[in-house]
Parts: sequence; structure tokens; C-alpha cells
Amino acid sequence: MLPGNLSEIRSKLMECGLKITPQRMAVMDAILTLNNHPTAENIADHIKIQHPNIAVGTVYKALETFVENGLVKKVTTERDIMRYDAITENHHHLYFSDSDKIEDYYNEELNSIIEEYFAKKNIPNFNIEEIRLQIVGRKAK
Amino acid sequence: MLPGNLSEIRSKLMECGLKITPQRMAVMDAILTLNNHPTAENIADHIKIQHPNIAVGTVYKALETFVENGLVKKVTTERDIMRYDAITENHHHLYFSDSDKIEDYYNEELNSIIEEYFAKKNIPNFNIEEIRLQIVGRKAK
DNA sequence: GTACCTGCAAAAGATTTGCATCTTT
DNA sequence: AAAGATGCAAATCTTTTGCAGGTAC
Repeated sequence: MLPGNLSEIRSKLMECGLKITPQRMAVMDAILTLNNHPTAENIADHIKIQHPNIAVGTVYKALETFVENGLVKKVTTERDIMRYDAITENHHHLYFSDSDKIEDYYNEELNSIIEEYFAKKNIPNFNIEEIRLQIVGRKAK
Repeated sequence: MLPGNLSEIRSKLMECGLKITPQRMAVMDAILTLNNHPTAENIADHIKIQHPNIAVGTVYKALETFVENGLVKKVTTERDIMRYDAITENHHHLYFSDSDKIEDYYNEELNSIIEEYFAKKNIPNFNIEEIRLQIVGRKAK
């Protein structure tokens, strides 16, 4: 089980000055292991297999803490449920309009094009911090 | 009061085969009048001024119907509240990271660049239906 | 030891649902 | 008259909160 390299998670938490607790380790490990933009509930369910006592509130608090510290991002959906994404590199999302699937989409070339565009053409009275693409569509037949 | 050109709203509902009711007219008019990506609650409050008996459930139902019929779009946020946007032309959104403000961002040139890019470079096994940019930042000083 | 976390359960907030009644067509 | 909308209230679902006890540092 590669993804949740536990000592790497530990260092990340440390760097942020966060206390290392089994619950936080489990939440971060779940995001990395589940890896398809899980909801808080998905994460809680996954953790409960090995750690039945974790409280849902704790999962939400850990997620919120991670978001504040830039370790995790929220992925917005049209279904009133927040989903979470471990931060790796700058990437975008493919939203499947016929299911709940959300896939990562990495494309450096596209990032450069957009970046260059906004380097030249700036938006009046606005400093850009981040640009996210929501690419909606469905599986090609 | 320009935005809610009532007879225009009426025709749009008709084209979709939707019954024209005072509540639906009021909801659509509210979106156009409020015009800054209101929440369902914002809309209900606005309508209640002149139409105190409208039920919140009715507002949600009208919104859902409009979304299904492509008259309105959901605008996702990180705050667990859905917001709504009357559909005009293809545009993107500026999310202010220090407030709840969301502004429309129209830019045909940018749309063309992105469109051309994806006309050449397609995403494996994926048919794009729509591309939305979430441009996050804050007011320039 | 102190500051910070966690579990639990209750609360809050947003949205949906069921159903009887009323409107639109 | 039939089909579909509305109002109302209760239900559901997700997320937040308060607090007493526990844990990491």
C-alpha cells in the first residue's frame, strides 16, 4: 500500500506545526489511499474499518485543519457535499456529468498557456491567486 | 427595473414547456435582479418582500427545475451553500478569497484560446461539454 | 504541565420530501 | 379535467459546536 507513506505524512504535519495524532494520520492516509476525491463520510467509513472509534466530528476537524494549512484542498460539487483532495501539483478536475466521478487532470502545457495569458492580460482590480478548471463532460464512446 | 424583463422570462419558461406560475416568475426575476449569484435563501428573502407566502421549498423546486432545463446554473462554493446564476453567455467566475463575493468574468479571447487548445489536444476517453474557470484571488490594492 | 485533540451528542444549516390543496393549461 | 405546482411541516443529510476527558509535546 504505497500512497499513504506514513513517515511522509508525519513530516508534513510536523512542518505545519500540527500535532501528530493517530486520527490525523488516518485521515490523511485515507485521502491518499482512497484517492478519488472522497467525501468526509467516505473518509470516516474507510478509517472505521481499522479504527472504529473515530468520531465524524474529528474527521471534519482534521480536514478543516488540513485545508487551513494547505495540505488538502476542497473540491466543490453541485451535490451539496464537499469532497477533498490531497495537494500534489497544480492540477484541474474532470467532472463526469453522468456520475459522481471526478478525475484529476494534469496538463502543464495548459497551465503555461493560461498563466502566460494572464501575465499579459490582467483582470482589473484583481490579483489572481489560483486558477482552477472544472472540465465537465462524459466518457467518450 | 431592467433585468427581470418579465415577458422575456415568460417566453423562456414557455420554450421549456414549463407552466408559468407567479412563483417561478418571481424566482427567475429575483436571480436576474439580485444578480450576484444569490443563494436560495437570498432569493426567498427577496421574493418575500412582495410575495410573503412563498415557501422555501417552492424556491428550491423552482431552482432545481430551472437547472434541469438549462435556464440557470449552479455556482459551487467552498462553503456548503449552493448559489445560482442565470445563464447568459459563456462566462467564468472570480472568487474573492477574502469574502463571499463572486463576480462574473467574461472574456471571449480566453474562451477561444482554451477552445482551440482542446480542439487540438483532446483528453483521452473524454468528451468535453463545458469548461468553467474558477479564478480565485482578491481585490488589488 | 500546557496546549491542543478527541469523542460524544446535541445543534445548526441547507435541502428534500410527502401530501393535501390549488393553478395552469 | 388532467397534469403539474404550491404551501406547509416534517424529515434528511451534512457539517459545526460545546465540553469533559485524553494525548502529544
